[in-house]
Amino acid sequence: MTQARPVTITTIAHEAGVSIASVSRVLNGLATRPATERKVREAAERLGYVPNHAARSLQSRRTGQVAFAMADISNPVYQAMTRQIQHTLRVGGYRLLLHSTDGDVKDEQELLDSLAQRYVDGLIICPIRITEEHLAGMRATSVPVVSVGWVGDEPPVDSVLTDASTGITLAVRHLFETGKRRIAFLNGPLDTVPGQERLRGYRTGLARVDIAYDESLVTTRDFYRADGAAMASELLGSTPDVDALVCANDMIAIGALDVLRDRGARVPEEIAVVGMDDTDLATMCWRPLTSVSLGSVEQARIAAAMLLDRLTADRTAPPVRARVATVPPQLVVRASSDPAVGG
Amino acid sequence: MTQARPVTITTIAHEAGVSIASVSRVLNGLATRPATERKVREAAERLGYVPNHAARSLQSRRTGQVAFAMADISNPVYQAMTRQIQHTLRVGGYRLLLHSTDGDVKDEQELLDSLAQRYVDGLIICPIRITEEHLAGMRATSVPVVSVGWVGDEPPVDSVLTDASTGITLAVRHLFETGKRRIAFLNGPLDTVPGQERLRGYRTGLARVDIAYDESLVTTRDFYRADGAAMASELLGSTPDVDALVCANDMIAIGALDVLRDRGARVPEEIAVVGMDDTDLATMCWRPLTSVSLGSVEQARIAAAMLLDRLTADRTAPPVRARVATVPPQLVVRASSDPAVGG
DNA sequence: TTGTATGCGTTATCAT
DNA sequence: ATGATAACGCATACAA
Repeated sequence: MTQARPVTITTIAHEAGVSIASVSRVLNGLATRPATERKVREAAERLGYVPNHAARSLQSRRTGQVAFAMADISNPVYQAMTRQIQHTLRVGGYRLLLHSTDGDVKDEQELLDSLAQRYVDGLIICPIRITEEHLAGMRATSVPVVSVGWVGDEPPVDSVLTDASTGITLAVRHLFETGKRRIAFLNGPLDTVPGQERLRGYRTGLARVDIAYDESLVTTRDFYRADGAAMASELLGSTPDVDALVCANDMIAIGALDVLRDRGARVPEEIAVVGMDDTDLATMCWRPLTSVSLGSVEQARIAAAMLLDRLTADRTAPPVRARVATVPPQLVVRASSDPAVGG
Repeated sequence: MTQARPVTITTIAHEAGVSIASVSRVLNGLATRPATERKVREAAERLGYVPNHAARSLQSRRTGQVAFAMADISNPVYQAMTRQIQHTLRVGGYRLLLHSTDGDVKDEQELLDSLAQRYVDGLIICPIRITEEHLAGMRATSVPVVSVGWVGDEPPVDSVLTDASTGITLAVRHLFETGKRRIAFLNGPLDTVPGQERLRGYRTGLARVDIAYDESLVTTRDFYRADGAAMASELLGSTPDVDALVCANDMIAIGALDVLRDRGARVPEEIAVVGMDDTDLATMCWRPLTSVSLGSVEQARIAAAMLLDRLTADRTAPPVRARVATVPPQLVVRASSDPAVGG
């Protein structure tokens, strides 16, 4: 195992008896005399030539890589999105770089800054908290950025949104129609984008069915399963007459179901549960979970496509303003809210 | 938004009135006169300098990136591993590149080959199918590779293993002790590494408790939930006296539980279910799932650490032979196999 | 069509 | 301590 010198186009040129320019041309499919092409290809094959990625990007100013940043890979929503993004990117010949920020603002900020190093050609980000620096950073990025989720009413970058308000409204109306009146809301942190959006959605939903907003029915913690359990316990203790739990995501809902199962509560007769994101979890858990689909996978698909579009866009063409795409929410009814539904 | 010329060390050198060599030295923390250092830092700050990643790797032959390749991100095992790997790598200052191969041999092969482009400094791979070319490719890689899972008795690369046989033996013994005698096995494809390993484990386990191997109790499909459901239906139809299902992973187990729930089977009294991998799913599903933990997260941690070690190893030091680490399996008993256990 | 020469942005090796 | 200069591997404008 001697430390062999890497094979470069110079090696090939030498071997084939041509110039490095010719080698480069052949390898890039430019016009060349058949004889030359043959010689080069043969030498390249024989030597097992592989282009050097760094050298190529230095010259071409492209890396063939795209980063996806989100709060936490262990959340099934992001997993599904990651999967979809990787799939779409692969078609465009891009590799995927994962970046899990743990919802840390500073980390996201650093990420945006580091983009200037150009180790990726573009970024898809699910912002969890938005600060002014954040927005400034997005406006000033050196590479195209696509945001999945709200980043201001005048988005500085392409973004793909969903209408959480409408989504939760669907859920609330559904619960109302099945006779529920004391509909609680288990939310994530209010200083996060999803947290705010979803609270607004909950209020809108209540208003639509003429139920007054009752502060004692709203509780806030983080987006994890344990938080869902804690919030559910708290609510059941403080407000025993709740008859429905709307949860800001499926993880929270699973946590709530944990508690309900422990207590032997009858779901949905006594208390109904609705999750959000409609992840795979919804069909696996104790009671199949009714969930508000925010079309995350579709959002991911669109985001990746938007980015690919930016990446392949003609650099000389006039710049295109930030675009916004929207994915409609959808309510998927299962047993946790409707006894008539099977699995 | 004019297409500004990027700020390079040349720009800084010019601005600070020093040579590019001095700039580079300051930026890399080498000895410099305080006055020079100050001038350079000031200029760099003012101009918003950011080093160019491609140029840096071209020169340094390092990318600061590591790839993780596995069959499918939507499998919770790989999610947990991904999370752990990213975590460990971050400490070493490396970024994570994800590569989901869908279990395709050709794709994995291409990946190994493409490593020669040096777009990453190393690779962690969970091989699903092993071919001769595969092994050859691993032996000949241009960058360090760590395998999570078996890659031959004379592993060509560092690898971290677990003892699936012992793991499944634990499960079988446990089932035997709770009175089960007709213990079926729901496996993944036999031409995969995990599929083979786990079948062997099942047979070993049976032998340990003196139960004869019965072919009609073994079924094989793929590793997904739908396959688990299909296999469970099949078994219940063909061999109604089964009283336990050992599943080759948690996804299969979930699928099996789907069927049992639909049929109103009493789990575990009538029929017990044991999964494998002990993923988060095990605590979420219909009946909390007893599962054989193969220590995947720990495996991932070790793999990442091993790789970091290779990456930071002294290149001039004598080469170290392939190392093998082993993580012990563990049985986590839950309600799906033991009525005495709560959640 | 082909070869020569230059640049991409860094780091590293020399002198000075 | 600092500056000129040569790599690193590839692509390309230009000359031949």
